[in-house]
Amino acid sequence: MSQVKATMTEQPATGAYSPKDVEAKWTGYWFENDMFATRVDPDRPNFSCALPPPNITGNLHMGHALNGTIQDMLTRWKRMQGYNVLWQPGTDHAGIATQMVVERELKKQVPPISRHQLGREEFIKRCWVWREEYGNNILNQYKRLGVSFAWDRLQFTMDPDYVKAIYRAFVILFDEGKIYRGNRVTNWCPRCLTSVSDLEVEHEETKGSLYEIKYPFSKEDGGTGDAGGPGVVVATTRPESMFGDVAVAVNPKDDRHKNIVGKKVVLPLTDRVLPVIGDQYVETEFGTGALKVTPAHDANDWEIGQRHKLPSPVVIDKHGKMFANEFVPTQFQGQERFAARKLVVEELKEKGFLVEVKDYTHGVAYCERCHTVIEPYLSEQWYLQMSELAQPAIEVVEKNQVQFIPERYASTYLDWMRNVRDWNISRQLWWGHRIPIWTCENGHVKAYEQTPSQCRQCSSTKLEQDPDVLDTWFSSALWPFATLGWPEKTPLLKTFYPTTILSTAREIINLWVSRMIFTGVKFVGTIPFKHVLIHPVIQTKDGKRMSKSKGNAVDPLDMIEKYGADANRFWFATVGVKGDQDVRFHEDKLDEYKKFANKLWNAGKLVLDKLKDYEVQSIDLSKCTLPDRWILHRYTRLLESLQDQLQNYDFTEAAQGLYEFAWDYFCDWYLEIAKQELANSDGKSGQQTQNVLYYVFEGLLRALHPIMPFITEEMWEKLPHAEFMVDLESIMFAPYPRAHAGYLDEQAEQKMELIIKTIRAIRNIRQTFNVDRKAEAEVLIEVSDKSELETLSKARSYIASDNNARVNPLTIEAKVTAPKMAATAVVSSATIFVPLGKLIDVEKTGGKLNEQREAVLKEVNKLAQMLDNPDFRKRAPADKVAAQQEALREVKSRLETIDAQLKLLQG
RNA sequence: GGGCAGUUGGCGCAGUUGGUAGCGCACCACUUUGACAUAGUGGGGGUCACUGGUUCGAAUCCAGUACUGCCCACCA
Repeated sequence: MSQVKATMTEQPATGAYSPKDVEAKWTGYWFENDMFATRVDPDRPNFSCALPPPNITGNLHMGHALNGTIQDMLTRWKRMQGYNVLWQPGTDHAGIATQMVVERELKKQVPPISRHQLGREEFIKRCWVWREEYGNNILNQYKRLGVSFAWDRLQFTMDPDYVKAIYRAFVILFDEGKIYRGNRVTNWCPRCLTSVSDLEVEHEETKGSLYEIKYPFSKEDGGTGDAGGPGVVVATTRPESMFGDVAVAVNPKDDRHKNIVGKKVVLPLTDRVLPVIGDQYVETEFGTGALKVTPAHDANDWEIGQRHKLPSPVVIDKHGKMFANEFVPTQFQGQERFAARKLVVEELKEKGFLVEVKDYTHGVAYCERCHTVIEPYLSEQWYLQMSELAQPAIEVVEKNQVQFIPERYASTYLDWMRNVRDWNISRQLWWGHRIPIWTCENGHVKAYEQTPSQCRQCSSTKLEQDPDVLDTWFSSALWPFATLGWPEKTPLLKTFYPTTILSTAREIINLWVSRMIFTGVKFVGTIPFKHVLIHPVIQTKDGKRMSKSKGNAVDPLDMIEKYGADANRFWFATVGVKGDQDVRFHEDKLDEYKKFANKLWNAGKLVLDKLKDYEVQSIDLSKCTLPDRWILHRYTRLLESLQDQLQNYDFTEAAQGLYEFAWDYFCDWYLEIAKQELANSDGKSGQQTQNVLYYVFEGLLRALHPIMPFITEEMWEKLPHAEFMVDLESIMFAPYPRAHAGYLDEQAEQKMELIIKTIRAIRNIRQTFNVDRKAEAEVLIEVSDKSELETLSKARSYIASDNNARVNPLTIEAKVTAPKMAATAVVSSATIFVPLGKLIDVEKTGGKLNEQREAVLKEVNKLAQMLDNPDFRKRAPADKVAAQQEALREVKSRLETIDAQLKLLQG
C-alpha cells in the first residue's frame, strides 16, 4: 500500500468550513491507496453486504444516495469495530435500458442506423463499447458520497465468471424441468419489441372512453344481423381489438342476459358470427354486463378462451399495428392501433353500431422503460415454474431467518411469494445473456452451460440457439453469491456468504429481493442475507414522486456540491430506515447539517488551539472538575445509546444523539467552561480538562465517522493520537469508541443540571429587564437544600463567569436578606434574586411575576384537582399518587416564593 | 378491490410500558468578547385530524370516519 499520507487542507481564515477540497482530497487518498480493499483475518468476525447493482445506464439519484449512505455507515462502523468487511460493488448490464441508449445513439448518427441494419453481433459490440466508456459512471458518482465499497472487487453481471454462474443456474433449473416454453398473452412493448414482466409495467390512471357497441343477433337467432335489429351491447375501451373477438360473454347468473347464452351474434363491420357464452368472470355490474372476448389481446380473455376452447386470432402485430389478415377488414390493415381505434369508432358510428361513448378513466399499462402503452400480446416465452422454488423461500422469512426491517415489509414479500406466478424469463432483446438453449435438427431441446458442438441426445452437430436473452432480473437474482465466485466454493463465498444485510428500496422487494432469496436457498442452500433494510422513498417537498422526466428530481451531486457530502450523509442518516415509508426532501435540512459540519469544524479549531503541544495521557478522574465529570458522563451515555441504535439500524436516533451531544452539551456548555478553565487554571486542574477535552473530542470524531467520514478524517488527522493509533493510516481503521462505565456519574449529571438551570434563570432575568450585556449584575441566591447549596457554592466561578451569567458580586447562602427591588426566579430549592436598584421597573417586574404566578397556579390547581379525586387516590398505583403529591408540594412552595416576592415588591 | 403507512405549534419531525406536550428550522428581541454571525443568549407560538369507547386519567389503548401517499390486484 502506498504510504503517501494526505496533507492537511488549507482552510480559509474566516472560520467557515469548506467541504469541497477536503472531500476531493480524502476520496483520492482512500481510493488511490486501496484503503477499502478486502482484507480477511480469520480471527475476526465478518460483515458483508452487496450494493444493489445500479444499471450501467444509471445516474445517481436520491434513492441511491440514501441507500449508499446507509450501507456505508454500517460498513464503516463494522470496519471500526474490527470486522472483516466486504461491501461488494458492481453494476448491472440492464438489458432494455442499455439497448435503448445504444439504439438512440445509433439513431443520432448521420445517416441514422437501426440495430437491425447493424446486425446482432455488431450491435452487441457497440453495447460493449458503450459500457466500457460509461458503464462505471454511476459508481464514480457514488464515490463523491464517500462510500467505502471494495473497489478492488468490482463486478459486472456480464463478467465471464458471473456469466458462468448464470448458465450453471439456468441449466440446473432447466434439467429439473422447471423451465418450460409457454404460449400465452404477455405484456408486450411495441416499441422495445419485447415482452416485459408485470413488474416492469406501470399502471397510470388515464382518461379514455368506454365504448358501448351493439353486436346484433344473427338471423337464425331472431335478429337481422345488422345494426337496426336486436342485439347485445358490449362495453370496451379498445374497439380496435374487436376483430380478434371470438365470443360475447355474459354472466350466467345475470337475469338480463342469461337467456341469450347459446345464441349467435354478428361481429359488426364483418361477416363473422360469434357465440354468446356464459362465464363467471363477467361482472354484472360493469358496463352493460356483456363482454367481448378477445383471447389474443387480453390476458383475461385468454383465460376465458382457454376455458371455452375458443380460437385466438391475432389482429394486432408486434409493432402495435393492425394485422393484414383475413380477420381485419382491409381498410384498417396496417393502421397503427390508436389510429385504427378512431377509424373503427367512426365506422361503427356511421353504420349505427355505436350505442354510446362514456368518459372513462382507468388504469392503463405503460412500459416502465419507454412509457409506450403496453399491448397484451400472444407469444411464446420461456417460463420458470415458481411454486416449488417459492416454498422454501417463504419458510425462511416465516421463520425469521431472513428478517425485514421495518417488519411490515415481510408481508409485502410473503403476499407476493404465496401467490407467485410463473416467471417469464425470456426477453426479445439482443443485449443480455442469451438463453443457453439449443435445439438440434432432430428437435431435441437442451440447455448447455457452454456452446455445444453436438446435441447431447443425438450427437447431431446442427444446432440452433434460442434467439432470446434472459430477463435482466434473472442475472441480478444471483448477485449475493455469484459475485463471490459461486458455483466455485471460493474462500470469499465461505467467508462472506450469507451476507449480513441487504439494503434497498421497497419497490424491488418482489422484483429482486424475493428472487435473491429463492435462488440463494436453491443454489447455495442458505439464505442470501439475514436482514433486509427497506429505506423510505424520497419524494419532492410537496410529496410527489421524483422523476427525471417530470423535471422535479433533485440531483444528489448538485446537493453534494452545494452542501458537502457529509451534510448530505447526515441528512440521510436522519432519514434512516425505521421511520415513515416516504420522506419529503427539504433543502433547508441540508443547510442545517452543513451548519452542523461548520460547528464541528470550529469546535475542532478551538480544541486544537487548547491542545497545542498536548501529549495524550489518561484521565485522572479524582482531579477532574465537575464539568469534566459531567461531559464524560454525557459522552458515555451517548456511546451506550449509539451502540444500541446502530445495532438496531436506528440511524435516525443515532444521528440525533450525536447532533445534540456535539452541539448542546459539548459546544454550548462544556467548551464554554473548559475554555475558561484552561485560561484561568494554574495548570493542575487544567491538565485534566485538557485530557477530557481531548478524550471526548477525539472520541466524538470516531463516533461520527461512519456518518461524516470526510470532516472527521480531516480533523482527526490533525489531532495527536494515543500510541495504539499512531500508525493508523486513517480514522476508518481506528476502533469505534466504546463506553466506559467508570465514567458514568449520575451525581455530576444532577449537579450540572442545577447549575445550568441557575445560569439560565439569571440570564432570563438579565434579558427580561434589559440589563446591559456588558454590565456585571449583582445576584443573591438563597438555597434551602444543603447539598444544592454546596453544589452551587462550588460552581460560583462558572455561574459568575462572563461566558455564562456575568455576575458580580455573587452571594450564595442558606439564608439571604431578600432585597426589595429585585427580580426573582426559583430553581429547585434555590431562590435567585437580582437586585435591580434604579433599573427596576416595578410594573414590569410585577407583571412578570404575575405571569409566572398564573402558570404555577394553574399547575397547583390541576394537581390539587387530581389529588382531590377519590377515584384517583383509590385506583392509581400508590407510587403515582405519591409522585403527584410530591409534585404538588414542590409547586406550592414555588407559589409561596412568588407571593412573597410580590408582597415585597408592593412593599 | 385488497393491503400498508401517515395526520402533534408556519415547516420538518420526537414522544419507549397511558400520569402535567418536546426538538430542529423559521419567527421576535438583544449581542459582533480571540472556535464558530453557517454564531451566542433570551422569548413568543400547539384544545396532539375528527367521532365514539375503555380508564381515576388518553397524543399514547380500542372501534369507526375523513383526508394524503405508497404497494399489490386480470373489472372489459
